[in-house]
Amino acid sequence: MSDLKSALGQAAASAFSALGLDPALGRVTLSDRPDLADFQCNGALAAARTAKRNPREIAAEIAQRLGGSPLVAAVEVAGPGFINLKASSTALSARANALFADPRTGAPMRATPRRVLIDYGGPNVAKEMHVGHLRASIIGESVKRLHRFLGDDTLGDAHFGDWGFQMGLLITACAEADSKVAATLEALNSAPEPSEPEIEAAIALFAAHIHLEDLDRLYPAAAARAKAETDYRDRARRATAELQSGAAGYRLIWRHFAGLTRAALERDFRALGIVFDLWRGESDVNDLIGPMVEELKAKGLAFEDQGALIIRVARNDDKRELPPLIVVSSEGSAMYGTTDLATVLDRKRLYEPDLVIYVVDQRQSDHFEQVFRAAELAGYAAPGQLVHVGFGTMNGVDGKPFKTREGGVLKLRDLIELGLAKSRERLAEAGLGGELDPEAFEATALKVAVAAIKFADLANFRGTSYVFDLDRFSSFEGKTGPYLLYQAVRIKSLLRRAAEDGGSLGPIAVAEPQERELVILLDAFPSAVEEAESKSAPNAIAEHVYRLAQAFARFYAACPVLSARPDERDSRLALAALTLRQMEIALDLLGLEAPERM
RNA sequence: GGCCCCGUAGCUCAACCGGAUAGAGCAUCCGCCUUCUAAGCGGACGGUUGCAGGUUCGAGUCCUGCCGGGGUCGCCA
Repeated sequence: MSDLKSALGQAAASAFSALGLDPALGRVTLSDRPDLADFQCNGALAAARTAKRNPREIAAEIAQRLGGSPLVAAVEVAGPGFINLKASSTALSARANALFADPRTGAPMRATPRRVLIDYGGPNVAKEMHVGHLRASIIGESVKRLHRFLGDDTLGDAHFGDWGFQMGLLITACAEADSKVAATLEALNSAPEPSEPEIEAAIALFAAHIHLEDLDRLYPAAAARAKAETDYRDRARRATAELQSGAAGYRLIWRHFAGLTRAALERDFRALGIVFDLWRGESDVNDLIGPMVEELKAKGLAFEDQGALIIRVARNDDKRELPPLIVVSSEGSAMYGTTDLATVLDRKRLYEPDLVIYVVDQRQSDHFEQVFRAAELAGYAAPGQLVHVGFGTMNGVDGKPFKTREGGVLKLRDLIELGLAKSRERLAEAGLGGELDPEAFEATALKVAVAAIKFADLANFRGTSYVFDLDRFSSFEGKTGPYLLYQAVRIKSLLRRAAEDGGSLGPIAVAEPQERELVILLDAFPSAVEEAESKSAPNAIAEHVYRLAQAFARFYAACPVLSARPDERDSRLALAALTLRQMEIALDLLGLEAPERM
């Protein structure tokens, strides 16, 4: 099944072909001038140059050939050679009925599915998520859903930051803060082989003494202190090294940290509709690093330079000077890039992905370029198999990364809580407090709040940085998430009433201008999906669903449904049901869900 | 300093391979609830697309230079 735009494009392509011109010129797009036409083709203008002919002349000949198509109600040449097309009502109606019959409402499906792994979110042990994590999480989630929807075999990996110096810091801080914890760690680390009861006792002690709040409190203080005091920093480094070489006590407390944090993180992620298939941690590739480094050395890729082990990744045709990837620092420790390289290897072995997409801050593009090139040199990945999808930063009004008025970071949980409070208030105003039971009320409030937060971000192109404005993230009017949900809810309400009145769905007969506009937008869904996929840009979906919601709102205002005569009513009901289905698919691609009422 | 990204309405952002009159939302102002949810709809106001050149029949989009902002440039992640 082809969308109307493509069908018109094909008709135009064969018209160009018949004139001995490149069929690619027949590309048809939505009209820039909706007052004049539904669609347009600009091919005659481009053709004029190569064919050395008057563009209007070419356009007229194309137009004449297109005029005979049953898809076209009117065709005319305008300006320097634009071909303006008005779709026939029968074509629009037929298209609407075809979309109605299609569970995917026209969306394409990949011919040859691939296995795609999406690396996103990037939460860390003991670091509570703040608004900066929002982009990575929701853009990544949307990119994942998009691939899954297209039929790819998709894996979302949180890529848990559970290893490295930060762990040593935490251990040091916890030991210092609690003498019982310190003693337990000491005893376990020095014991040649701790017994089961000893281990169980330690686990119980950690559980009783170290809570999430302790980590939140201790970690920032420890990090600050390590910067200021070399002695403290060295202690933390020693702890890190001992943990990595397997000290029993450190391993146990580290497990406790990770478990504690992960449970809290998963709660926050779930609230935002984000679910990972994998929680592979940086620790999982720890054992791969040693052999990998040996292999890299044996292959002659890694060699010593200024005391460190490096891989040169610069190329002759590089415009910029790309520094080498440092595999082992001069102090003998593995680096960020080492872990990432080992992760490439790990994923290759476990999942054999055709494509790995890293949804990570744009500022790390050089880092990923280094890692990807090193991975290619080592034979761990083919060119193009690893892709960095970067995103811009969330800035404050000063143009610097966002900070609260107190200078700290805004916790993600606080943002959600803020949105929830506003959402509850608004729902109560609408009188839903009495209609819904408390649980349904809360669930609805969460859907609305999450829609506000996520849409405010996803509506922006991922690559550009933007100014974080709290009001925008908790606004329910205009181009917002709640507006989208609201239109969906109106349709649900309409369909409920219709079911009571015995209305049935379809067939669709397009007549009114608002109906035409709605169907033309419904027809544009495949293009939006393709654009979003090719650019890994969820804002294309966001833009589409917003325009669709607007088109529905206009239709709703202009075209009575339930009070219309039966054939008209059933047509409009089907059109509304179709709109709802496409909206819900698109919302789901963004990670949003419409409630039943709001 | 080298390299990369950005500069669009008062504010926040869009703009499909270079196409017509550069679009939304917010804010401001004016209308619309005896009909399906007004979290809505219609209308008005608002622009030298940072500046200067160039390529082109045609430039927000491509090229050069300049100005302004951000990022990054070997042992943090």
